[in-house]
Amino acid sequence: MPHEIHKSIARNAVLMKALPEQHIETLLSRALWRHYDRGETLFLQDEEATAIHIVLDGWVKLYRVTPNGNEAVVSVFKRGESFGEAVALRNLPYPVSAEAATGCEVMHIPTSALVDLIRHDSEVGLTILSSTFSHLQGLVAQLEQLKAQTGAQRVAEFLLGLCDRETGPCAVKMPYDKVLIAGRLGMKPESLSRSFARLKAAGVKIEKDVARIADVETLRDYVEEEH
Amino acid sequence: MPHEIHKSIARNAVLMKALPEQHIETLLSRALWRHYDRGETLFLQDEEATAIHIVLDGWVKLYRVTPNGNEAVVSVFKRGESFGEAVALRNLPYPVSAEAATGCEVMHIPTSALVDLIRHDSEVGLTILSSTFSHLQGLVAQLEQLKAQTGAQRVAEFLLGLCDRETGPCAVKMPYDKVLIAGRLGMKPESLSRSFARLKAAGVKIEKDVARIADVETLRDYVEEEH
DNA sequence: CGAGTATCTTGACATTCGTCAAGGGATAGG
DNA sequence: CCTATCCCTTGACGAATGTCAAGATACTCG
Repeated sequence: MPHEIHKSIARNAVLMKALPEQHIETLLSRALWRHYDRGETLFLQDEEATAIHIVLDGWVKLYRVTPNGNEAVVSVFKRGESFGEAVALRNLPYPVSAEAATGCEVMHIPTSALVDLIRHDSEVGLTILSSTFSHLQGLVAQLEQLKAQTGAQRVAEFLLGLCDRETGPCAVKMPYDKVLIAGRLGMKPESLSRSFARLKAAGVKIEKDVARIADVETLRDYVEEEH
Repeated sequence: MPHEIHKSIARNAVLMKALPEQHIETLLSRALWRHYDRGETLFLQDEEATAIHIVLDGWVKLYRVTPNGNEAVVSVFKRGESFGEAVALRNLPYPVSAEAATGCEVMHIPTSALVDLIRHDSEVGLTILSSTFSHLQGLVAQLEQLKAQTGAQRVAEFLLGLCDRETGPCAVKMPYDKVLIAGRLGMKPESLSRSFARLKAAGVKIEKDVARIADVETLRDYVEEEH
């Protein structure tokens, strides 16, 4: 198992990047690694948090089951992203459930390891605060998107977020499950399908789980357009 | 000016409640008080944060101006609630703008006062983390509401949140500006009007800026119902 | 290779919400 | 007391989305 690769991914996560080498080693030495198959549950809503989580590979989705039985995807975490910091630290129950959206590798850092560290270095607390704050801003952005943009525009922005190029053509790989993407974007799978159909006009072609973008800038213009 | 009342409100804010008396005094001694008229701006998006804010009276709205020029109300803070903790602490620019939704009294605690305190007591950092986390959960709840409930249901939940009783009839006073409420609930004033009209069937009567709820439990059932 | 299942797409229809426009009621100022 | 203005309400219409249903495509297991 390529633990070294995973370690270097973990080192670059927001949670760790700002910490001194010595602290990183401490955390890594107390961390747990685990593979999750697609669909497997990491934790359930209202469970008590005992660790924070860093995604090393694959996608993890955070969701809530609404009283009506619908599933609302709150966010999706990809390689190098961490979640659960604030809850773990306060020994609170998780406000959401977490599930592997694809097969994935996840590192777990026990709460106790963090608490010990914070007692020695207040900078760690600030780092956690910072990552919590990023999540908060991400949610604000989502809220805004949901209110102010059409479905097709949200899809376009989602694709642009997966792009690794600034201009010209680009092909992005999506997670296998389109229900997941639809949920993340606040719509039903049918609407996602229709949005993709509309994006053809903006130069987007869907082939299985790969989206081919003819020109990134054209698509960006589409997002900015009104209606 | 009844500073004593305001002080006791500030003491009970999430930010302070958990702190030892001595620290509270320190913060209060360095705090600024100010009155804002309705419509006045507290700060603008992208401004650098130099203080955190506690609402002592009235309502403050946090909003973003979207690229299209629309205003999206992110959240509304009422008496006893605080905001801006995480930004102030990290010396980041505000991600949202803040404006007095009604005439209001606000206390400002300079960042430096907080930073000094955190250096002496790591518990302060945890407290701030906790309040940041509450905001985060509030946003998750909003996101969920927006995706899974109809306009009328969102309005009903908003009214229930203003209720001080658990059962029976209840009258709640709303802010004067219905545009604000509509924004907070992610809809246009016209839709808010229609939602109110629908809620008549659930025993809600609107009289100017007071909503009379015939039976709180009936309204709560309405929220739980599908469609 | 073939059948069965799951997932994605497409269509028709009902509902909801935004937009535009007109009307009604309250308040302030003359 | 009257009038002008502002805000809220109501109606009509169109666009977007959810729902239901059917068909298409891909994947799995025998």
